[in-house]
Amino acid sequence: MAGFSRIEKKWNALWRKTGVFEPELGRAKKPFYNLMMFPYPSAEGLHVGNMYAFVGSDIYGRFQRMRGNDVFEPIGLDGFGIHSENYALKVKRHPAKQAKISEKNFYRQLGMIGNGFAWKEKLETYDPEYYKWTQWIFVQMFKKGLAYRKKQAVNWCPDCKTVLADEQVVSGECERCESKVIKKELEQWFFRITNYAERLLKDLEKIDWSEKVKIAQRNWIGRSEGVEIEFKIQNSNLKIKVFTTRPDTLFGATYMVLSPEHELIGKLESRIKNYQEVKKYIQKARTPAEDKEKTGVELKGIKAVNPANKEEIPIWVADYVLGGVGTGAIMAVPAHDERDFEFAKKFKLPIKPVIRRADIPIRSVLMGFDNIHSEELVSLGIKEVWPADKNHKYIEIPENSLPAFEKLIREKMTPGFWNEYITHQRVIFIFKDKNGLVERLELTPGTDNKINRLSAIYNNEPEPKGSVWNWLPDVPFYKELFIHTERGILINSAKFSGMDSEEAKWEITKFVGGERKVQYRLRDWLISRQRYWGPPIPMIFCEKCNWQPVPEQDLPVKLPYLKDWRPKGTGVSPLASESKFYKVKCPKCNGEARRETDVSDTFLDSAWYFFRYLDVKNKKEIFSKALARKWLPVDMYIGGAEHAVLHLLYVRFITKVFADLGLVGFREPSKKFRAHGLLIKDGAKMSKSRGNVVSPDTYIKKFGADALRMYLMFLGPFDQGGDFRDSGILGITRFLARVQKFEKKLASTSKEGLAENSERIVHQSIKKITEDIESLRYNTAVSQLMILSNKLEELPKVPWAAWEVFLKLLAPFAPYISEELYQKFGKNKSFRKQNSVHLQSWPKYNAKKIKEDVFLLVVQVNGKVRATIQAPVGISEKDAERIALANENVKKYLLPGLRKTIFVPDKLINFVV
RNA sequence: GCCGCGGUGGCGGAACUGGUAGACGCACUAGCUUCAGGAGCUAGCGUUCGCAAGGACAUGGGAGUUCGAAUCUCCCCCGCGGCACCA
Repeated sequence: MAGFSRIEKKWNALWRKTGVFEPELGRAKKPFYNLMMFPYPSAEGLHVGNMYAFVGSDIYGRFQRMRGNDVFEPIGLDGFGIHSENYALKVKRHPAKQAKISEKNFYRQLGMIGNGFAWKEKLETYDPEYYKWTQWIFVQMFKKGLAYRKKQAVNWCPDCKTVLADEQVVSGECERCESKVIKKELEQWFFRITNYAERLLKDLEKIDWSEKVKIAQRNWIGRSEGVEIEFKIQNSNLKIKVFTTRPDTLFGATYMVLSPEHELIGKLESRIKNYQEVKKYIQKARTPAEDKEKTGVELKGIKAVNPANKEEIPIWVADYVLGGVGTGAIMAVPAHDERDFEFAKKFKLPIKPVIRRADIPIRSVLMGFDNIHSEELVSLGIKEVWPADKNHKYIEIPENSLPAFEKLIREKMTPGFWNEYITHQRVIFIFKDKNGLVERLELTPGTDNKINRLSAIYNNEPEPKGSVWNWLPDVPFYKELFIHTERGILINSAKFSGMDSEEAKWEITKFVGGERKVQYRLRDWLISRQRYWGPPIPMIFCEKCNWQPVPEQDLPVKLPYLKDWRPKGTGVSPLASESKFYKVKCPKCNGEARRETDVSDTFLDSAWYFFRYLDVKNKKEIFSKALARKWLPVDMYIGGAEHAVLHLLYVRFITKVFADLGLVGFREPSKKFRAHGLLIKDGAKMSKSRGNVVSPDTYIKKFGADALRMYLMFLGPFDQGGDFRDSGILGITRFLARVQKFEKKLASTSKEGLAENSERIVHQSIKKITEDIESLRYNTAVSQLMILSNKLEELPKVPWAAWEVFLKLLAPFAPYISEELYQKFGKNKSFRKQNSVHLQSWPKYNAKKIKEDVFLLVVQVNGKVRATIQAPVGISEKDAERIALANENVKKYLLPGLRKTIFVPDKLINFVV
C-alpha cells in the first residue's frame, strides 16, 4: 500500500505544471491572502513543528479556495540575520554558502508536505533584490525622522557580540542564545516606534487577532496615565522631575530615588558629601543584580522638598529605579508601594500612611499564650485567619471585642513577653515585664519612635535604630495591612484628608502644579546589529554633512563577501574591517566619508515580506500599489504566539509607517491573526539542544504526507498544540487505507443522488466540518471525517453523491489521496486544472436534512438519569411525560410523590420528587 | 509577584447557549481469519457492587447557585506560557 509516494510525486508535478495553486495576482476576482509566518532556515531542516503550522494554515487556505476564493498562499525564507548566522557559525561554513544549502533543503521539504503554495512568488530575505527594499525602507524612515542615532545604555549579548532590541531580551537573556544580557553604553540606530505607541494600542481594538497576542501587545506597550511633579532641591535651582500614577499619595512621599544613570547626580557632584561612595555604587549597578534585594546609597548633603507639605526629604540613588522608565526618578511612598516599602524597611526610612482602606481589619500575631484556648478567642468573635504554627496565633479581631481582647492578653500574657495588635494606622504594644507589670503603648507608624527606648529597657539592649516597623514580625499577614496600594480615603494629607483617593489625584496635582502625562513602557526599536549576515544599514557619515542616506539609485548596498565574517565583539561589525566597503564619498559634498558598517535587525527583514510577495519581480518600486490595494491587508495570518511582541508588533509598526508614507491605504497588516499551538515532543519543546527534533522526512517516507498531515491535525486543537508521538499515526493510516477501498463499494451509476440512508450523516458532516475549519478546530473535523467514513462503510453501496462530498471534505486535509480518488471518480483521462478536486466548490448542507426524526428522551428523577426512551422529535410535554411514566424503572423512583416536572423539548424530562 | 492558558479513562482528546460525561482515535482484552511482519474483521473497554436487571462513585480539591454543573460563582492546589523592580 505504499502507493502514496507515487501518488504524491505525481500530483506535485501535475499541480505545479498546471498552476492549480497559482492565482493570477493581477486579475483575481475574489482575492484571499492566506499568509503564514515564513520559516528561518537556520537548522538542519524543516521540523515537524514547522510542518504542523504550515499544514494548519494550508487547510484553511484550501478551504477558502474551494469556497470560490482566489487564494494566495506564498512561501519564502527568512534566511538573513543572526539566527542563520549563528547556525553558520556552528557548522563553520560561510553564511552565504550555508544559505544556499539550507534553501535547497527547505524548499525540497516544503514541496513535499502537500501545501498549496504559490511557488512563483517565493522570496528570500538575503536576496539583494529583496534587501534592496529593506534598505530602502530604512532610508525612508531616516527621511521621515523615524530613524535616528542615540547614545544609550543598550542591551548587549556577549555571546552573539551584538546589541539587541528590548523585545529580543527574554527575562534578561538573549532571545537567541540565552546568554545573560548586559548593559553597554553605545551609539546606535533606533526606529521611533514610540511615536506609534498610541496608534499601536488603539488599533488593536479594530483587528480580529488571537486575544492572547493582543493582551501581550497591550502589556508590552504598557500605557499608564499619571502626573509629572517637580521636587525642588534644597538650596539650589535644580529640580527633580518624577513621574507617578499616584499623585494622591504625595503627602506620603518620605524620600526620593534617582536611577544610577540620572544626570542630576553628576551635576550635584560638588554638593554630595559621599560622592565617591555614590560613584562606586553607580559603577556596580551597571551589571544587573543577581537577586532582587534592594540596594542604594543616600546622596548625603542634599535634600529635596516635598511640594505638598514642604518637608525636607532625603535623596537616594538605587538601581530599583530604572533610567529608561518615566523620568528616571521617583518619589518614594513606602506606605503605598511595595518596592518603596521594602527599601524603606531595609534602610530604616520613615513610612507614612496617607491612604486608609475602606475596611479596617484589626490583626494580631499572638505569642506566649500557652494558656489561652481557642474557644476563648472564638467566644470573643476572634477568627484565626492564617495558618498557625506552634508558637503563633494569627488572628483577626472584631472592633467591638477590642476591650475584652486587651483585657484577656493583659491577664494571660507570660511575663517577659510583649504582644501587639495593629490596624493600618496604629500599633498597640502591650508589654509585661518580669514582675508582671503591664505597659501599654499606642504608636502611629512612621512618626513615633518611643518604642525604641522601651525596647532597650525591656531587652536590656542598646537603643536600636528604626521605627515601629522594624519590630513587627515580617509576615504578609501584617504587610498587607500596611502597604495599601489600592484606592481608599486620604489621611495625614492636610486639607485633602478625607477625600477619596481617585478624586484627590487631580486635586493634589493641581495643588502642586503637576502636569498630566501619559507614559508608555514601549521603547524605541534598536535596529543596529554588529554582525555580518544582514542588510548593511544604508547610511554614510560625513564629517561635514553629518549622516546622509545612500541615494536610492545606489541601492542595494550589497553585503560584500568577507572571508572573516565572524562577530568581533569590539562593538563594531566585521564590515568595519573592510576598508573597500566603508571608504566612500559623501553623497552630498562628495568628500571623504565613512559608510555605516552595522547591519539591520532581522526583524526588519520580516516586517514587510508579505508586501513583497505580491510583486517579487518588481525592480522599480517596493511593490505595486495596485496589487497591494487588491490583496492587502492579509485575510488570514497564522503563526506562533511567541512572536507576539516581536514580529507581530513590528509588522504592525511598519504597516503604519507605509500608510504614513502613502504607500498603502490601510493601517493594519492583517484582518485576522490566529496563533497556533506549539508541537512538543515528550513533554518538552522541540529543540536541537534537547535532541528531540522530529524531521517530517522519515514520516512522509513511511506513511505519506497525507497521513502525517492528518495525524498532526488530529493530535489536538490547533491553537493548543500537542505532543508528537508515533503511536497515533496508525489510526490515520488505517483510515486512509479504508477510504481507498471505497471505490469497490461505489454504487453502479453516478446519476443517483444521496440515498436516503446516507443523506443525514452527509449533511451533518458538511455542517460540522465547515464550522470546524472556520474556527480552526481541525481535530474534530478529522474526527467527523472518520465518523462519516465509518457510516458510509456500513452501507451496502455507497452513493456517488456521498462519495463526491466525502472527497471534497477530505481534500484540505489529505490533498494527494483525495485528488487521486477524485480523478478516478470523475474518470478524467488527462488532468486539467479546473478538474482538480481543490478547485471544486465546497459542499453545502441543507439544514432540513440534518434533522433527525427520532431522539433519545432522557428521563431523569431529581436530575439523575433513570431511563432513556426513543421518542419522535417534537413530542409534546404531555406525551413525553406519559411514556416516561410508563417506564418501570422510573416508576420505582417516583414513589415519594411527584412535585414538579421539567421538560426540555427534544432532550429530556426531569421529575422532581 | 502580575497577566494569559490549561487540569476530563491507561494515553491524545470530545461534550452546542448548564441537559445521557468520555465522541473520534491510540493502547489493551477476547474471538475469528490469517499465521514471518506495527496486517484484516467482530465484540468489549472510566472505577466499583451485582449472575443479571440495575445501583453507587467519577471531569485537580473544597464550598455555593440550580430540578440538573466538566460547563456558572467564590476559595484553594497543580502544570504550561508571557511579563517582570514600569513608579
